[in-house]
Amino acid sequence: MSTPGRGLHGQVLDTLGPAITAGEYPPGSVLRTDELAQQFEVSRSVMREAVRVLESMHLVESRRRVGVTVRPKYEWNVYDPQVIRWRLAGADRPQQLRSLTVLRSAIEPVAAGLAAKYATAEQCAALTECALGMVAHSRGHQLEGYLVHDMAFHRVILTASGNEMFARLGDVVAEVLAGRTHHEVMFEDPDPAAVTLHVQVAEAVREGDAVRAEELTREITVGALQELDILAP
Amino acid sequence: MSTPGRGLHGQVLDTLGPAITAGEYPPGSVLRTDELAQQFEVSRSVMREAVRVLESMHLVESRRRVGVTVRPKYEWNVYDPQVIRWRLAGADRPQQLRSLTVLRSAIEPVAAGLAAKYATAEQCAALTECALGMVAHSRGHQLEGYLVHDMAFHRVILTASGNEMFARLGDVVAEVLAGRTHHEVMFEDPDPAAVTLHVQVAEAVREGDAVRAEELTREITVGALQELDILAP
DNA sequence: CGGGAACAAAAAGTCAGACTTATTTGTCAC
DNA sequence: GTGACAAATAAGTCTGACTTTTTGTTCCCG
Repeated sequence: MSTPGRGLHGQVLDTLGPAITAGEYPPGSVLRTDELAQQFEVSRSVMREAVRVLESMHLVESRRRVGVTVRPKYEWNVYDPQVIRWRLAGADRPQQLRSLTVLRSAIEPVAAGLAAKYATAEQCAALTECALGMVAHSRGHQLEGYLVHDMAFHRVILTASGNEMFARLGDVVAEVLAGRTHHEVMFEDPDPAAVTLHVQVAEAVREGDAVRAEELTREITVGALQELDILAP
Repeated sequence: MSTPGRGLHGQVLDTLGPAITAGEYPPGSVLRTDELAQQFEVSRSVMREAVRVLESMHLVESRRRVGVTVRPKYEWNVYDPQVIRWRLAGADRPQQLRSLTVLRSAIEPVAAGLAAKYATAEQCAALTECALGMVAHSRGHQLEGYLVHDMAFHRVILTASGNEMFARLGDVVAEVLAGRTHHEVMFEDPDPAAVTLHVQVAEAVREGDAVRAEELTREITVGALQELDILAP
């Protein structure tokens, strides 16, 4: 996935990024560029480029005479796909999964409502196809096939909303869905009710019924929240 | 604002970043590192660091033998605060403002609902104080004072939601609000109805009424959408 | 005429070393 | 104690030489 080994500095980031996001270096920790360069056995120029990237993610701050200090978590660029991947791959995974699912519950219903208004004929067709694919793979342990169509479904919704910010969450949602299938406890077969909801959302979007599309999608996301025991008591 | 002049590479980014996000270099354009270094009169190492940052924002892609190619907009990390600032400062401002306002309309109501459940006593107090400050500055051309309390209000709501992803949107929302006051056509005094809504949201949060807090905040964001003529016909 | 292998060129990538500059810390005199 | 001055430190910058990957071309053979 993503882009492994795009240069030495990228390989350094593959180690240093996860280490930082996992809290291995607590906030306020001070790193020295030269020392890191020695540890990773790369030249200072390569390490400097890596530090610049971490700096642009607000994971660290580089200051003269003091070094590279790790920033507190609340300053991180938590929407950076790379940061999200690092956190999902490490000890922070549960919290990351929860906050992303809450984010989904806010975004996706609104996106579905907008999709009902602005989706093109092609997008409606793609959506229906995805929903049918989900139905076709909803029984008999075809989890992988189901997942592919589920990811595609949500990606189309987010794209069809016409909002660039929503569209860019397609990868994130896909990663959450994939995580649920691969890492978390996944029931034998998907919940039939959820499958039906997806089909109905596709219908609502096709018919341009924004209110219904939003409401149905909200039911889907509520289901996702319940899976993680994030309830509304 | 932000951090101007954090090194030579930062100064380069201050020019190159806005130029790219403004579409000055169309997608697919190819830049050469050495050429850029000459243009900006910096060493290759500095320019390489700048390119690395742009690459981490998915604004460009650097490949051997071909150069640094500008990526299409739909691949940009549009949640990167730096990218948002660049776009807000350039020709993309209107579209950026619209997409951010739609994003707000999805996020803030949910955040307010969560805030009603999880806000601490201190946060409730801060919220009330902000709302009162808005009331106090709502008449007689005290736009700056009003803005300060408005920004603080929304920041507290997002933080009090307890969701790290929501909290990180505080800066973005603040920038949208500030932009509305400073750049866009701002009415003489704020809409009294909007002021009242903020006071009521503070009440609802204080009383732990999640449904009411969410609904009232939705009214606020609908107002923001209407200001930009983003309607629901 | 077509396809593939060898070759050449181009641009990013890497490294090493010398030098500069800002910032902190410590010291000393007042 | 306070202020200024000096030393130490780590990031920042520049330069030049070298390596590696990718692309495009050329040329030979089927």
